[in-house]
Amino acid sequence: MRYWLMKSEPEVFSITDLKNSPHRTAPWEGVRNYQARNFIRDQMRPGDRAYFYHSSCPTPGIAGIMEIARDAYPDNSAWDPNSPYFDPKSRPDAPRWYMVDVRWVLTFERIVSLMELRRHPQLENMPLLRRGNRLSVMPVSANEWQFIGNLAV
DNA sequence: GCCAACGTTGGC
DNA sequence: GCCAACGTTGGC
Repeated sequence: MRYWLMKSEPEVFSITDLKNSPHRTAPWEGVRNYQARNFIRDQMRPGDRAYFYHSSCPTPGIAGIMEIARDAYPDNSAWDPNSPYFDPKSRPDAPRWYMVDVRWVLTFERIVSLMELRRHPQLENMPLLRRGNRLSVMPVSANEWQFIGNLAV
């Protein structure tokens, strides 16, 4: 089983939105970056766990845990001209972008903030904390996963 | 294949 | 709202 971190702007889609979704499950649509897509398409498997990260908000940080609920499949929002994620270069017969379904597992009692994550040298190799990082889907090592989980308690 | 211009991300 | 950093685009 692999571990991940996935970013979303809570004003667009928050961990509460996920918890309130049918079956507490929703498609993670809108990833439009090749490196992130490759992680999703090539490495994510049902049963993997992911930290749900809230970005572009008053307290950026990790809000809780979700589970990958389905193998990657084409992100059909790319084919919808009315979607903010529309991409005419992706076509049903040649999909460019992929997504997984994610299932809510738990919401932390408090946000484990970006500022707090930065204080721990054990986490300094996380892509999230590197200068100028923009990756919205990234792997988390087992050690990092466990360390962050302990912070959240 | 280079690289300048442009658009986006995302913390602050 | 600002802006640093980075990815993408497209002319050449």
